[in-house]
Amino acid sequence: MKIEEVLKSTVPMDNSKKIILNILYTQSMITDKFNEILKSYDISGEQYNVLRILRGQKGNPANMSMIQERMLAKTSNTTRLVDKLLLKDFVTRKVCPENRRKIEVLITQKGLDILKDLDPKVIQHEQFFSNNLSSDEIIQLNYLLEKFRNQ
Amino acid sequence: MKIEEVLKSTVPMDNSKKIILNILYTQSMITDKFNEILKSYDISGEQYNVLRILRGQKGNPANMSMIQERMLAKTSNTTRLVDKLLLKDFVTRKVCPENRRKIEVLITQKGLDILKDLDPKVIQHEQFFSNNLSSDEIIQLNYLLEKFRNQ
DNA sequence: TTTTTTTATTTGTATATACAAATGTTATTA
DNA sequence: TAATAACATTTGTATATACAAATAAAAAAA
Repeated sequence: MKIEEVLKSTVPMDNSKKIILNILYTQSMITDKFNEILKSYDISGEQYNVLRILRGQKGNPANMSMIQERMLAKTSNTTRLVDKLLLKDFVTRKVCPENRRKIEVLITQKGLDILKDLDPKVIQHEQFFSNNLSSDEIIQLNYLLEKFRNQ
Repeated sequence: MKIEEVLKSTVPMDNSKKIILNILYTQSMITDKFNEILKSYDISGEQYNVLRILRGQKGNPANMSMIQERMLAKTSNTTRLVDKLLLKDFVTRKVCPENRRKIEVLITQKGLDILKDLDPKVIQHEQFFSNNLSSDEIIQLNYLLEKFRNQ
């Protein structure tokens, strides 16, 4: 659906405005679909994100600011996010012995297991929308989004 | 910044995944910047959205489901959003005389005034990122986002 | 006309998010 | 060394969001 139909807009719209609305609406479609996948696993998108970051550490502990920095949307509350993961035994948390201000967060085997379970579904989700585009268009879309942001 | 730098990702990433992350990250940049503008007006992005929809009604009342339907992200709580606007005298609300299940929501002069104040800033915001693209690229980006979604 | 179904909105509750202030630790400087 | 500043994280609070259940009115069916 074109964005004008989505918003039931009657008046013609500036193309700059259309880009903004297209990005916002596309994001909400992507997120809704992804949350649908996560639902049966009882974790939120942000929690999944943290787990993915921790797996990426390949055994090295991550601290709070490192996790925060690697997240897409700056959540401002990594503590409570990690709290939730801790309750489900997806991560461990301990004070860093060298610098007791820092916290070392590690993913557990249970956390790795749930990610492994999710992996094929996540890949399928990532490719779902891209299937509508040719490989040239995919490259072009990435290029334009990055150029759009650069300022 | 390329999305890999944003996420400090070391491993190469599939282009489909890149699109998803690019859209999510771009949306969060757009929203952050827009919230910055709204901050001094003491309304949230969603509240602004409702006001814009009401102005688009050109004097005709809107009911709750109509507002909900026209919003980008399905908020599931138009009632409380309208509550907030009511407290600030940006809207009026009354029961529809023909069908007492329905609610008639109208924007007030005060609501119209704040929108008018915001209008130039909103336009500036909409064009801010697009300035990085040529007019052909702007058209192309809209086209690709709509094609990407279509499925 | 009573009962049932559908429609429109509101409310309850749990969780998420934003932002500022507070806490505890380490580093710097007077 | 004591005081101050910087750093890393946590906590408090207000608001936002998601989802289900509740309410209330109107329409349809028995």
